[in-house]
Amino acid sequence: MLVRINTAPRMQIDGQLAALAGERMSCCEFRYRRGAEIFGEGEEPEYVYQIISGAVRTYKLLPDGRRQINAFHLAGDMFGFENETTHRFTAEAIVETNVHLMRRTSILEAVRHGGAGTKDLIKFVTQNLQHAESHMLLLGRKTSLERVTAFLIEMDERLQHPDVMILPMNRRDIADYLGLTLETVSRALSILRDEGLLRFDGNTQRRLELVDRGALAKIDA
Amino acid sequence: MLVRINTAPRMQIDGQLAALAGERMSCCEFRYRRGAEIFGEGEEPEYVYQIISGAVRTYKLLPDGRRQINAFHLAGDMFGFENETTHRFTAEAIVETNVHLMRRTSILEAVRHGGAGTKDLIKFVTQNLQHAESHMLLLGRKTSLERVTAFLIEMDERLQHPDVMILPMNRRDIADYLGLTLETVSRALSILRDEGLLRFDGNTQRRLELVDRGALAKIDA
DNA sequence: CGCTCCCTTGAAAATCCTCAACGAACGTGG
DNA sequence: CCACGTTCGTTGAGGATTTTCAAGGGAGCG
Repeated sequence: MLVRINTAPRMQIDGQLAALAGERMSCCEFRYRRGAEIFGEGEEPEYVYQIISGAVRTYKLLPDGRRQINAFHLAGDMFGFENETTHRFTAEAIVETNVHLMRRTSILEAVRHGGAGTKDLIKFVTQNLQHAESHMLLLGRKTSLERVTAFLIEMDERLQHPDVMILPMNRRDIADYLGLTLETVSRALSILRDEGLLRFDGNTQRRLELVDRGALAKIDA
Repeated sequence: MLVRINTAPRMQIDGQLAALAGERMSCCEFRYRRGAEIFGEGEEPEYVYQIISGAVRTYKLLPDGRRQINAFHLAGDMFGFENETTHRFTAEAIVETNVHLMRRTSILEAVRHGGAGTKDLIKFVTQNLQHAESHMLLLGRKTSLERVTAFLIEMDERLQHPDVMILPMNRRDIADYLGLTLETVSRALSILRDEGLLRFDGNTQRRLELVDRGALAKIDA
């Protein structure tokens, strides 16, 4: 499942990781195929990851298979840091994904010695917490239309307002992120399309164009 | 709203705060009346709090008044730390509450100088994140009965499995924590009572006894 | 004794989910 | 390059869960 494609460190987007490790990190590049598990809930954390290209979902499962996706991670994002001895969720590549990885112990070492990356680490965990807090508001109190709209706005911002937004995840992933079923997600998108707030680009449903960002923002509440 | 009751630091339960501030903290004790706001969303964070006695809810609001409670904080708990320049949610005393407070800047100072409390701070934020992640699973994917059961189990554990659990919060608070309405919470509690998994103690509905913790744990999924 | 807040319960309504069918896109292998 | 199976997305109908609306009773407090 795990294919090493290049052992030489690439320096273009590893600023955050480098800072965390106090510039003395061991850094490799790996590729995961579409659908491949990067680490599983309960496993011992060995690496911290930064996405070079692709997309990753992290999720928790209930015993009967119900799934809640905590977050989507896109190019440039870090994920997988654990303070504890086990991973609290599972991470999978949504599409073919290339990541930088570094040993978790290097980071812990850096923190123990008061490394320069300590503040960045706190900031990283705090940002995750901040995202989780607003997602709790969405999951606990927003309607299906508001949730889907909020998702579109979040993706639009993270992809820096592209003309055409290309979603790496399917409807089921979106549903499990928003606490809905895939049918409800599909219906909400159809409503937004029928009302002229977005357009599907071409004959594929993963490429969409936000026509009226102002109206979308108003729906998001 | 804010009444200073004692300016002398109390040392019994401030271990965590003390560690964070590298033992050189300025620490006061304050009392908040039932319902009093401790800080508001968007305000500039000045203090970090630790509860001596009482209970606190932290929540976010949507423009139309829908409320999502992120967490309940009980005696011994810390809350209110912010890495950013504004509070991300509002904190209110659920009942009359006594807190220790210390200046946020002392903690940031300690971290900047590689203080001994840095690791504790990361741990603190990580624990909050961990709670938020499992709460997202609850809000996104659990039924009303599972949510109420999970709430009871969480409170039972945090109160260290008392014979009679005394809840400081009302049904609306529980509902806003679980992403439900107060009626649904009430109905779920009635079901659990009718099935003999819990008992209401006396003629008040805030005191309840978990009769069959095993059965409750099974419902929680 | 009043009032207010809190909780429960019932009935009706709304939202969302489940089940089902269908068509399109994609990927694989010939 | 095409055929075929698989995955993916949409839409409809019916059903289940939760919410909304409403009423009533009990506890606490001035």
